Amino acid sequence: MKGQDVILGVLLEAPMSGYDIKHHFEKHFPDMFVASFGTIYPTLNRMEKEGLIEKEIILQEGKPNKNIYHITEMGKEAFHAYIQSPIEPKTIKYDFMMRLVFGKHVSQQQILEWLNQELNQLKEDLLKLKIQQEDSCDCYCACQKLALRFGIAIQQAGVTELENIIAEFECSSQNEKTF
Amino acid sequence: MKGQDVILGVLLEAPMSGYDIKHHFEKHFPDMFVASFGTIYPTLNRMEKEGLIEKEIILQEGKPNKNIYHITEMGKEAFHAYIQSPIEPKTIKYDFMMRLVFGKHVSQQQILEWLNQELNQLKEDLLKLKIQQEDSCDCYCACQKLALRFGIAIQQAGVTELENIIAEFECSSQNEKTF
DNA sequence: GTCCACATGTAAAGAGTTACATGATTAT
DNA sequence: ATAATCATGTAACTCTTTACATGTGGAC
Repeated sequence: MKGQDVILGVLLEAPMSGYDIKHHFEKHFPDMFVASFGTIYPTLNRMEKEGLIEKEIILQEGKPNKNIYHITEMGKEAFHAYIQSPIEPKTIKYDFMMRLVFGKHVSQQQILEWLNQELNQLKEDLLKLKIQQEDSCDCYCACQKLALRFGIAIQQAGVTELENIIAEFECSSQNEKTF
Repeated sequence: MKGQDVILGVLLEAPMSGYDIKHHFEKHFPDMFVASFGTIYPTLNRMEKEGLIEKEIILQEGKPNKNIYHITEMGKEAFHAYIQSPIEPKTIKYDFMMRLVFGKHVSQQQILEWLNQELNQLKEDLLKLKIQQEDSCDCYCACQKLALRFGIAIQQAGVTELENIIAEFECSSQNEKTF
């Protein structure tokens, strides 16, 4: 799953500019894929040269012009090649977990701070997903609702477990100093 | 969190070769960080040039020689700079979830296949973590056990939710064809 | 008066992957 | 015979990030 595949997937829904695409990513699947403008714009230009998409320039006043991209037949074929290829294993880079692995090199204070920080982050993300779920009544297909539900279940489990861990941690560090 | 940081973290435990380091990664934190030999060897060479680690060549018969790397004082400082820097947000690339988002473009058959595939993968990973947890009595510090426990909770939630989703999916596709 | 939203793009650098090359030993 | 384990390394490539450049209009 590369930038190109996801871009084709969203252009299949509606023609869009690079700017729109980034906001679409952030709104609809912030947890599955991230891309910066530095990735999106060059990718769009390459895809246009290759004939996967077509540019339509919208002249605007007071704002820069917009390049609206439409998917072509070739683009649709490229998307179907992706969607029918074997699923790629997920890759995670989870600095918080790595810190726990190396936890013996820092103070208990530091670890507690990390735990609370991560808990806040997880709670925030969970809230966003739940809001998305409530707003999604009609515009999402059944499959997208499944994805959301799956994501929420995982996130919720993370929050619950972290809360337990923090409670125990605070308890044990009051009694014995050698956690 | 780059390759260098994790390498320094494991060399802090014990001197090791590039080959050992990769196996250490795979055994102890397969879900948090992945690195290929193509990353590890060039990184080790660069780190040696920079004085973060020192090479000790072990001559072997019947096998290629081993380069055992030891962490230096400079390396320890570099590690502490990492461990005290702000935690980086986790990044995920989760093709399976993306496929669900684009699910309307494929058959129900295909989706069910994806769901079952992912369930098997999650179950397998969960089993590995549980085995690791049982084997970990002494060699892991309290923090590492927390990391493991946290990972297991998340993984377990994924398995449970996917099982529910699959059960519902099979039910609904028997009755109405328009999932 | 300062920051954010709109809108696109380039250049340089960083990080990592895949595939190749080498070669002995051990297990099936 | 054939594959896996041990062990290191390079080269080419891909992907992505960060930082810069440009410029208007509206909100606080």
